[in-house]
Amino acid sequence: MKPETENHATLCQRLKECDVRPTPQREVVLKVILAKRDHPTVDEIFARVKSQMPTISLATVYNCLETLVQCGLVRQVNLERAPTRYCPNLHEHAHFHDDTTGQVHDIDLPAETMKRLQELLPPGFDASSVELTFRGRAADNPHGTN
Amino acid sequence: MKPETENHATLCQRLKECDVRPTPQREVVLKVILAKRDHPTVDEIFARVKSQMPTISLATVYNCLETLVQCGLVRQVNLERAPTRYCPNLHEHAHFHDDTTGQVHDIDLPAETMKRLQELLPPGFDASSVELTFRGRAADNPHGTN
DNA sequence: AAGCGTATTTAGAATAATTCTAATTCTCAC
DNA sequence: GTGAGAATTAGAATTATTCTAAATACGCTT
Repeated sequence: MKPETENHATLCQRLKECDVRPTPQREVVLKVILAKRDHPTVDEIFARVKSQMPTISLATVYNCLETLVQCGLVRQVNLERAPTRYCPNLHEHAHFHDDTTGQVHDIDLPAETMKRLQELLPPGFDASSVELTFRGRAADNPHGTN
Repeated sequence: MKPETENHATLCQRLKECDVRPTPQREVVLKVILAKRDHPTVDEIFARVKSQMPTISLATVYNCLETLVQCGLVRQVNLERAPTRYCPNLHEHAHFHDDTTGQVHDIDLPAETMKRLQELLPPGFDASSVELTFRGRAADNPHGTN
């Protein structure tokens, strides 16, 4: 139960298992992400990494992160790098991003569902909004929306 | 059932109900968002608005959108304007953004829940990933995470 | 161990989305 | 109509991210 102190061998192992070269840079980036589970931004990661490897460049941190995300060792929390979109549908609903077309479809959900999701929160959490987003492929014109 | 053709009076009405001045700019921005429910980006909104009001500025579109979102007439789809964050938790889980501290907490969810959400999708939709994000306030240190 | 081809890293420039600023214009209540 | 506050404008500034081209490191072959 101490993922914070992964050592060189373990980190290398993990990277190799994903068929990526275990470069020192990738290792350090992975290490700092595993060390503190606080969902750091790239800037924060860059700062932490630099304290261990002062010569690393920001571009490399971006590169490493991309690699780590691709091979599934790390997850991106704000998937959406694309510009903000707006939506006049005020009912509770989810969104479906079609990876193929880039379109965003509304998915109407049973009013209950959203409420039930809220109830899943542990005590101490009080949510004022819920966002549910799917990503994937949609049939050409799934439900006549256009 | 024709929200596409909201007229001047209706739009004004809607704005006034929210205690915002019904300026022509706000009216046009609202109109174009209601006209075509395709989750446009700011750029797209700007283009559509300009065709009706060529002198409007991009900054105004941003201002109007902020107002409309604040008063609940329009929703933002990619809430996250903040930088992308990274997370080493590979289990199915949701995220909770604490509005007060800006921190992001992992919320472990019953493995079933995520699966059940997928089943809510209408036929023709095939999701490869689901993202569930709560926003609100959390007790100081909800479950000892730090 | 030297050489080679490829992958990776690097610094800095470029881009894209958004926010800020300060001046001007508009609106509404009086 | 006037005046105070709100909204709009153009353009600069900021922020996050991606691109580019050159340098470097790596692992494989010999």
